[in-house]
Amino acid sequence: MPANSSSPGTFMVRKLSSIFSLSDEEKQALHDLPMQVVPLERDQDIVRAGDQPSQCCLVLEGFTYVYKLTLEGQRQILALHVPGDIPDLQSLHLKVVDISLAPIFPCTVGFIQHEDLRRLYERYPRLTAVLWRETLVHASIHREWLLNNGQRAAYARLAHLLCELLMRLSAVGLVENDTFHLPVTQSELADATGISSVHMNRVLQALRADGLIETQGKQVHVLDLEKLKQAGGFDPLYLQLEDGVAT
Amino acid sequence: MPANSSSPGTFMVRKLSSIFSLSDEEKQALHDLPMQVVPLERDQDIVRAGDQPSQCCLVLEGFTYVYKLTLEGQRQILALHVPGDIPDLQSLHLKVVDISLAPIFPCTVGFIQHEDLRRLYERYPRLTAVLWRETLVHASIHREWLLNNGQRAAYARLAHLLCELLMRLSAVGLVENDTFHLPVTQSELADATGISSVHMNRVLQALRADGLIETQGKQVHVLDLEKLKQAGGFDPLYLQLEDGVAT
DNA sequence: CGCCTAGTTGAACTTGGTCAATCGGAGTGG
DNA sequence: CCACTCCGATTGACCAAGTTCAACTAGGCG
Repeated sequence: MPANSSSPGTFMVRKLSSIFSLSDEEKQALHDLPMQVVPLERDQDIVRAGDQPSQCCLVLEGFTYVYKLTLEGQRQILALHVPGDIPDLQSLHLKVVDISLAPIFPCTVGFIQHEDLRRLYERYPRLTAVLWRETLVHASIHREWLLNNGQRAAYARLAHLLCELLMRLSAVGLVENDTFHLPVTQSELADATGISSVHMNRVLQALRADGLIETQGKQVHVLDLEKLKQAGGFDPLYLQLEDGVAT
Repeated sequence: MPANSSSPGTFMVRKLSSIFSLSDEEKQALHDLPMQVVPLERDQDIVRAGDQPSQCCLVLEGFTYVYKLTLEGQRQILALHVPGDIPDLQSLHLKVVDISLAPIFPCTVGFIQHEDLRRLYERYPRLTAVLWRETLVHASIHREWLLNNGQRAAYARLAHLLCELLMRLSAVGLVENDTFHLPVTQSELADATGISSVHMNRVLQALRADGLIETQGKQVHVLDLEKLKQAGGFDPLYLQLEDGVAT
């Protein structure tokens, strides 16, 4: 690992290099990307639908999510992002973004200029594939969510979502003893799974009653991962993780 | 348009160049891609979940769709593809595909070797962005489907899906007088929108009764596009079409 | 202490699912 | 040409998961 392993880009490099072996030079180039580190406020969209951004957002600490609204104002959360993710990398090639991106407070992100990214992969062509791949994995997660939200009952949907978060947070080293920090509201979980917040509350209680999870404040402790996977019909293939756990 | 405008790749070139102005040389390179043209049989998957393909599939005539199954065997259709689409372009960078790809009979596709695609965009770097962009647009459609299937009632879901198909088929010149050919079963429409086939039948009848559409065999005739868009809360931004209609 | 947000609970209600039977049209073999 | 078969479309009756509305509780913070 390069010398500056505590630079803002650490999670990103860790994540990208875990699935595509990079040379030290390429890793260093990623670390050296100019980045504007910004701690975000509550209720402040990072990107708004209709924007034409000239930069991308890298999650450094905490979570972000992308969402869309129907004309009637119902919110669907389309994806959650963990440290190391670049939620709006697609804006590099799609002029107008059609989604909104918001942080889950507290959250710190790094803004990277599109032109710096383009310079990066023109100089290191293999990094094109790495970044492209990053967008493809997010598309793969979208597909799994379509299956999850379209074909599974509410209980299974939540179980599946929790399995996914456990795996993705493990991959960047943010899980200990099957426990992770998840500072989202029940209403956000509901909008991610396409159920009402009242029902989300009941489903959470059911998962607790069945001994699959335990929550303390915003900590989620998975008590029985095997049962949780089974309940959600979870198969991690779609996450395209190589080994699954960061060192 | 290059001389061989009736080559198998015509729809693809038409589609890709409509959103990213290409030089004649780049268009010609796309036309010249080696391709194995295959008319498909009924009930024959093109790609199966778990495969590690060394080629991509370009839709030439008809439709294809990707789907996933839950462990209980329920099918969710994740995307529909029209001529010019490359449904499994992601396999270029994701080793194991996690989805299955199937044709809607009758259907003809062209298989393009991954190495030929790589050679193409190494020689014409701007085409990297074009292909990357293609995968990003599909991801954008996935997001809209998540919103559609998660937040809208069945009637609106179907209206939205029909609007999308009308726009995408228009973009490749396959719509005349607001009429297009859609050789899918009601059961497939149901699995795409996450409702039961019985209910899909009723929703279709409702759309017909309300005078929004008319069907004759597998032809769909949109009678009132404005009302259909309104019913589905349809906003075409996510399709990232430049002008929307092919010449 | 009071406010505000998120979480929790109960009860009535609705959308859409399930089951089961029937219809209809296209292809097939006699 | 006709009977047979098969698959998809259609219909009706009943059922259940999840929504909606409304009230109430609990925790964090100025």
